[in-house]
Amino acid sequence: MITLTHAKYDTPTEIDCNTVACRNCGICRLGTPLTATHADPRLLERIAKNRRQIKRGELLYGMGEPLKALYAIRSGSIKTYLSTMDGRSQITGFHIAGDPIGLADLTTGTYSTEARALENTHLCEIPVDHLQQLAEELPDLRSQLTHLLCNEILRLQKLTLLLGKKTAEERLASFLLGIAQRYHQRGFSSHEFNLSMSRNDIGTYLGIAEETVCRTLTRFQDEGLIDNQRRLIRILNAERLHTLTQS
Amino acid sequence: MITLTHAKYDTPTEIDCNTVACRNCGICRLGTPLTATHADPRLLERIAKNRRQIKRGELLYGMGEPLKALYAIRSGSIKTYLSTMDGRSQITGFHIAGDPIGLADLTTGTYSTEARALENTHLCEIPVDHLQQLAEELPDLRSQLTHLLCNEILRLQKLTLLLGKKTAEERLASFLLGIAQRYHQRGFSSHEFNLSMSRNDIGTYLGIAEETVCRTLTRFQDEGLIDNQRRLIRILNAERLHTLTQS
DNA sequence: CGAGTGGTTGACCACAATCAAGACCCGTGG
DNA sequence: CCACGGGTCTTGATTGTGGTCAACCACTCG
Repeated sequence: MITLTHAKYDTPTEIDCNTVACRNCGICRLGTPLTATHADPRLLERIAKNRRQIKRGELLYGMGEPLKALYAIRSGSIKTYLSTMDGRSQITGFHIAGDPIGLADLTTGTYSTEARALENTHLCEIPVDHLQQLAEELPDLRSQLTHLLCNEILRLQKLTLLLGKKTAEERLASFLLGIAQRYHQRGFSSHEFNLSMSRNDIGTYLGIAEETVCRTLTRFQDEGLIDNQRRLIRILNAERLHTLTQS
Repeated sequence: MITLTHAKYDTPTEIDCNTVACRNCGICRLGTPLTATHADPRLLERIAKNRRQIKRGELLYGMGEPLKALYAIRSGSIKTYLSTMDGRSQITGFHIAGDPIGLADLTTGTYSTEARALENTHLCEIPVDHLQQLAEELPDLRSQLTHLLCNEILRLQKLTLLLGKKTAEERLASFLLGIAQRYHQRGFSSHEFNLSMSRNDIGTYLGIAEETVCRTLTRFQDEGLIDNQRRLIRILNAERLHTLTQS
């Protein structure tokens, strides 16, 4: 059992890879089909023996680096992002406990994004050759990998709709409900949570300026949709937020 | 051998599934590893026996429909798009000869986008159960599928950077060079081509208005970067266009 | 030849970006 | 314990890119 209560902003999560909670963990999302088929549980350990721990703000990997391992987040959170030549960047995803990172780079052998920790974060390191070897042996693991890849495509498709066609208000509403839903899936409260990312990060993800994020959140608060205590967000009217998303 | 010269705007492509040209075809991009491993060539036919033909503007499938088949484009082109509740839509991809469509929906069993023909289009229909069954048997087919899924993720990641951070000028420059590159990969000219999509479609893909597309293209022409004869585009200065993309 | 679609250009406007300043919170050290 | 400093968040004023509305043009097809 590991427990993280480092900085005030760290999301307080406890992950125990031997309990039910681990169904939410990336490792276990890979591993679930294994146990379902009564495969040797030690196969799990073959996938992800190494643990790794990085501090808030630290780089997990850089764009263009050769792909040595994939990662699954045990606790904490990671942002992945791309940049233009002159330094503007676009966050392509926020990843929390239970998410795998780097899957999409499996076949090119090079990280296509930068990955940086939003808070102190525990990871499982998954050597790519181990994973591929094991995938050859286990049909259920293969289909789980395919499923994760497909879901990532669907997520990015929705993100392009948001970035291409939605107003700042719609983007923020979508963002808040999306976060709420993901926390909910992992067994946390869906109406009250701590954001691990800054306003700047939110803007960089939603394709709007930091100031627009602030203004819109304040407006949501004025209209009684949310309670906005800096990074502590309480959703007061999910229904009306949902109509605001326009999707 | 099939030849399409229907309307003036149809891209003049000839696809023969028994020739070298077919390496560019979606079917063959799936099939290539099969022949590489000397598997029975008739397996190919098991994947995609049925042909289908749809007219310009016709719907191939709608969002939310149950996934019956995937498609690979033999000739012509298809746009896939999502929409907001109030009808704004975002094109997530233009697909030309050689591209597979619907792969990402394999594991959910429902089409996540609408797909519509930009011109008269020939397709191969790939029943999902056949494909999955065959993938179980053939490791090389599996890795090809994984590769296609990964590439789609990388493509969408770049699209989010474009939509989230780039100016209209940068978007158009990226778009033109992207098209050029894809035609080039398929053995067509990379500096002169017919667009199969309208200005409106381009805007709906790039997250800008139709009028902005026009204005920007005219400016590119005034600056000697391209020759803009409605849908016939000639790239005159790829180098400077590339610096404009900022990526 | 005329109708209709798609493309272009112009005028005006709005949403959000930018620039700027100040508030708040936190960790740190005296 | 308080004072300080830096990062983050918030709010205000101004600007600008690109959206919207509208008219016109060009090409195609019936």
